[in-house]
Amino acid sequence: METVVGVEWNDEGKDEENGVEKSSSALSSPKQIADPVIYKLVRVEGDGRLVPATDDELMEVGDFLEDDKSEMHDVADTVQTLGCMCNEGLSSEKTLIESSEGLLKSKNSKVDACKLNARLEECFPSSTLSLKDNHINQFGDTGGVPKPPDKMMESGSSAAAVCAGLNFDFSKLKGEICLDKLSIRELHEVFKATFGRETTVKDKLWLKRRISMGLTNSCDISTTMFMIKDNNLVKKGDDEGSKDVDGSFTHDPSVGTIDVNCKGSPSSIGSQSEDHQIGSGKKLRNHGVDLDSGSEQLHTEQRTAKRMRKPTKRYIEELSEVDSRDYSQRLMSSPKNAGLGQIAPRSFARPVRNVLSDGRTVVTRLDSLGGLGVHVPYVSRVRRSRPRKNVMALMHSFPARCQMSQFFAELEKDRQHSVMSRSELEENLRRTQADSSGDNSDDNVVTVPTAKGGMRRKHHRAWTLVEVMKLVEGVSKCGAGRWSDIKRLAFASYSYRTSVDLKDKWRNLLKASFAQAPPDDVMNSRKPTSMPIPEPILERVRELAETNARVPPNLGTSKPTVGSRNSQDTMSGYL
DNA sequence: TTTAGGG
DNA sequence: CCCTAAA
Repeated sequence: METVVGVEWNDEGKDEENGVEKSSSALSSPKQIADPVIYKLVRVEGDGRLVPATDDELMEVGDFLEDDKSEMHDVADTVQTLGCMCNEGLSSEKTLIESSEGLLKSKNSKVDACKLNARLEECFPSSTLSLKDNHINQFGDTGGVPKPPDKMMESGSSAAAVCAGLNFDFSKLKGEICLDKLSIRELHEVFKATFGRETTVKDKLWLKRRISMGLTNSCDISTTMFMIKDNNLVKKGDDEGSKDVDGSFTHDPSVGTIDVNCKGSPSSIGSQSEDHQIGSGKKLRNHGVDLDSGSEQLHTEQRTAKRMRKPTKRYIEELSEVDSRDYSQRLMSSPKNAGLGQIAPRSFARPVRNVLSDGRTVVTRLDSLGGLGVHVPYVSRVRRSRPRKNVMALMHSFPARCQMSQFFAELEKDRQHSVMSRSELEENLRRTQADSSGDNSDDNVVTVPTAKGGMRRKHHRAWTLVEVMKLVEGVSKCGAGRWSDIKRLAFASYSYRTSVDLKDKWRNLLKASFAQAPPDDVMNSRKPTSMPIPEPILERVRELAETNARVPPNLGTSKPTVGSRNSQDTMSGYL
């Protein structure tokens, strides 16, 4: 399948790279403001390759999403820098893409998952894939036709991933998440668990892709530790993680090599063609006749690309709010992970006065979305009322937005979703009564009676896998305890997660990770509770817990915790 | 303000 | 999640 994927890369972690002593204060140093976030467009080939997007492609992206018959060109040697937030001229506009491309390119002839696996194995020897070795071999031996992960295997091998039950139970996955065998409904479960919101899309491939990307792409979570292989979520070895420390990011991108398609699936060939089908033929069904034929609400997910449309006021407001938020984000210590979040880099917000045909004048600001300069009306960040639920759909209609892959759009949605949470809720609350239309339904906000009288709002926002992963990674980078740092770094775009929340969640994760996985049977009893954390993640948590315990947050000379995880893996020198 | 722990 | 003590 040809998917244009924006890949974000930033030099977050530069400090580590340079081996510069990073005092705790360094994290919040203004210097970070200059840290760039760069988007590059790449295409994920059906065989898992990442191919840089060509100019043409860039131009086409919009159409791509909009035009069923559009096709991506296969030729490509230029990596486009779509957008560069903050400053240009970043030294290290390294490239995950490039490197990853080189890494994976070789196996283009045969669209064979095995190859890829083998390839990956080469690059991330031993420990890296330790978790998955059997898995890989299995695939390899079966000539690309993976053994269907079913219960049968579960018992025998830890590699077996089991995906059954309507309530997606990650705990049963023994370290891997297999998306292939899931039903649409199950995929919906996973999707929700992953992104924290529902989806109505019924396209399996679409779902799988989304989920996979959501879990692996660096855009949202640095892919330092997890990767999707053949539709399985796997944990990368520590040596990978150490990359941030020694500066060679180069390999990381490989993780971003989301190989959702070359699976994995019952028949590599079949799936392949299947993909193309989607890739060119029905194309996400964006406009197909079947586009939610008679379905309920707008399938926002599927509308990520409509025709260019003048941004609606609501959209503008949304955007403005985001901007303001970013501004106020206090020096934004690190754009990291803010990812596509920073839609409109502060630097580009220059008001411009325009005169409309009808005589009115509006002030617009240059919005550099996707590298394009667009003027959008400038309005106060204050929103009059809660945005419609599907405001996101509108967002996605916006031209520049289409520059980003659906994936980006998706993540963006996720982010947006999060953005308009707390503050907004409070705002609305303050606004008391008023729009009953602004149903609180979509905000998991309920008021709970508090012991001491009043009613208190209780934000119960289930943690999504993505968030958990970000948290884990944050801890690995900053160390447990430095919640505010982690908050800033990894959760800059998640306004509703406070450092305390992170702390609490981590506490829970620890608990979960050390509690031996209950026998499936018991667990199996349809536990409507929170989603189980995938084993790979729990494992990571354990590791971090250990290394953090052994090497208490030592401030001072030695870089606090960063790289502490290397303490264990002697394999580091390997790569 | 941020952390750490208890509720 | 919330609250609070302590730093």
